[in-house]
Amino acid sequence: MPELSERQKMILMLVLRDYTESAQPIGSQHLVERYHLDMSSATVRNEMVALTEMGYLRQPHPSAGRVPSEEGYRYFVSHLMHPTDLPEAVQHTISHQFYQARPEVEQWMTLAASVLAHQSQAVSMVTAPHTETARFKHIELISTQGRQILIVLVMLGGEVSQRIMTLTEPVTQERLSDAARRLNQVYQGRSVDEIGVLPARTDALEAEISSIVMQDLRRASERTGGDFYYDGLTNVLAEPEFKESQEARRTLRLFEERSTLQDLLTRTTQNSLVGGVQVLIGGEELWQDLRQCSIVLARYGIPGQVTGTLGVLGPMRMPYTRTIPTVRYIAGLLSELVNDTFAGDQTDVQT
Amino acid sequence: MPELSERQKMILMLVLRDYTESAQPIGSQHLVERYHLDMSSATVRNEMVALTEMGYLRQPHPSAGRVPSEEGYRYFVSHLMHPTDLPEAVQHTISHQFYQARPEVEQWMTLAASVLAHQSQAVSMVTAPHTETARFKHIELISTQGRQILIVLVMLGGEVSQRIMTLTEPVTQERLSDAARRLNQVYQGRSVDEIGVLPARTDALEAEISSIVMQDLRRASERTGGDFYYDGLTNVLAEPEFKESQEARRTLRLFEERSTLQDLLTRTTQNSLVGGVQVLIGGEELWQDLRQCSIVLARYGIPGQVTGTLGVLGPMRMPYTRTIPTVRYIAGLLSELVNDTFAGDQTDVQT
DNA sequence: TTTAGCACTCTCACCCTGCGAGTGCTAAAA
DNA sequence: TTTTAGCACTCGCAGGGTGAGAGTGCTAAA
Repeated sequence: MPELSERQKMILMLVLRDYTESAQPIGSQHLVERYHLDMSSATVRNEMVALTEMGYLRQPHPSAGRVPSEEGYRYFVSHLMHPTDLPEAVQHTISHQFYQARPEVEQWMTLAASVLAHQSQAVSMVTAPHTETARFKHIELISTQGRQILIVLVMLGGEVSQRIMTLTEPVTQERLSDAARRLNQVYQGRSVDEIGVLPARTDALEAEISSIVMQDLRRASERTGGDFYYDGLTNVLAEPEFKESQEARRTLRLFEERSTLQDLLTRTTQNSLVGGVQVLIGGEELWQDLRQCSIVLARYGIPGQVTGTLGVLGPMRMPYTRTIPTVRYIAGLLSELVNDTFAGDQTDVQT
Repeated sequence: MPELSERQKMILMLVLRDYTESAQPIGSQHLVERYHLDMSSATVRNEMVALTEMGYLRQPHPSAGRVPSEEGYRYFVSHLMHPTDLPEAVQHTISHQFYQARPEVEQWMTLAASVLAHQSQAVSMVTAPHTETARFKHIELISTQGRQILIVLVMLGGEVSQRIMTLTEPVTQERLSDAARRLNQVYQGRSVDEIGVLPARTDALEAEISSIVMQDLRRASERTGGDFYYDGLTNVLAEPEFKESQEARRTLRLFEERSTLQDLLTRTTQNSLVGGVQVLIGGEELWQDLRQCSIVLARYGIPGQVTGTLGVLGPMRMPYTRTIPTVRYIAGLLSELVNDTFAGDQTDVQT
């Protein structure tokens, strides 16, 4: 990668800054006037030519101003931006909202999505915390009607899965409670793999339920994070790059399908540390539908045990200097909450 | 309301039909040619003048063709459209999808939303079934860490609420199980009101939990329907009336806020029968944000006990002849599912 | 190496115009 | 009395031309 002179860095930063505000191509004269630069527009032009040749700037058409390229944004994020903290006032506003929310995971997720969307003026995405390898904590079997029973499975870490199941023949609630009691005893604290090596249940009912339990545990371990929350779709629709409804629909579809998005979240965060913030610019040539967008992601929770992901999707032209600290801060808050709630768990599990 | 001649009705229907297809104002000559009408365009024009004066048609500007007015749509839906069933082939496709879905309420809801959106090419909305007056079925108390406990409350009908609670002092799992057992015995099958008249719990822990239980029961009884599912936002964004992103954003915001939408669903369906389909055209002067849209709604479930709502939101110019049977059919399917799952409940509750 | 000057390019907003579609009215025909 | 043919009129819209504005690249001088 070619080295940039200090002056080139400055010009690149100014173009970035102005373009994130105005969404208009930036001209040389404009920069000189606005920032009272100590040089003429011609000099700036020459530097711009250099930056364009190096791939950090683009010209939408041969006589317009310059626009940052994807590479330009990447250079900015990784070399020019110094990490800052969110202003204290904002931190307080946010943390205050969290501490007065009802203490339910679902509430936190909704709130996180809402706050993040509002602060970043973009689409926020949050996945609920989930345990990396799900472990059995408690099962509850409830008869609803004849052959239908409700299975509530609570996992270590507090995840709950509930499902309805149709048995081959009706059973009484007593019979169910009995089965539940036995399963609770035997499966206590175990993971799918550990349950797999136990001798199979001899009782038909218990065997049937046991297979459901294993299925649910497996599913809970696999998925990126149980539920997926998002907010702020309208924010990003307001941006000028989405005034062509074609582009807007492509992005919206991502949120309707979710599979692409889930995949993206899993893949980019699976190796990342809790606390670090990742920035994906322009879909990184990988996700065609995100060519116009950038994503700022962070992982939260207790590494290796209970983690989740949160992030922001917005136009490539987003105020990274603001968005990145915001994502980092909220990730920190969620980590704290997860810690407070689940930290005790692993002590009773350690085998 | 003025009477329409048979010929006027026919012309109104033809305008409706063509406009739902083309989204273009319909001219008199166009109609005569396309449907080989046994009259001249001048005659059609005269009738159109009459229909315009009665308020069933509008002219977007003085020399364009005619467009149906809100009143026009209402007349069509209530007088001109004969109720039809969904083609058998479509019915099979749909029911097949339901019967091979996993037997979980959440799966059904997601599926219903997806099928409905796909069939109607509009936005679908589904609320999960919920009991009209929530009743206690079972409580489970699980200690996670020191003073934090997880409360899982199962209600009759299968609704589950889970929340985390911080106690004033740590307690053991045995103590919790003990409390849960007693509460299960005393509260079995009771509603909030019935619990309210029981003597208060003397034990501090039980009292604390009891108040949470009542809170949850109350909340479950109040809200329209627990979870709210939707799908197909991109469908409606594709319609020409939303190519102006302004209009599109207004509609999108409805789905982000949800409160307006919840309100709308509650208000319009609270007095309606299960099985009936309601049609709201142009927001009925009440909901400004829906001026351009129509909503087709139906209730499903077991009247007076476990019900939910589902519907479709689309441009006013929607194919009602197709949408209404679709909504009716899927509502029927969901009713069946609810019946199969929960029908047994009331028998053990009857006081 | 920087700067001033200049010719050139490209977009965009604006206006004008002609075409096509559709109407309303009137007078004649059924 | 109802229907129809004919005609003048209105309006939106697409297409083309134009001029202003912004910005560039190049060259020659500082």
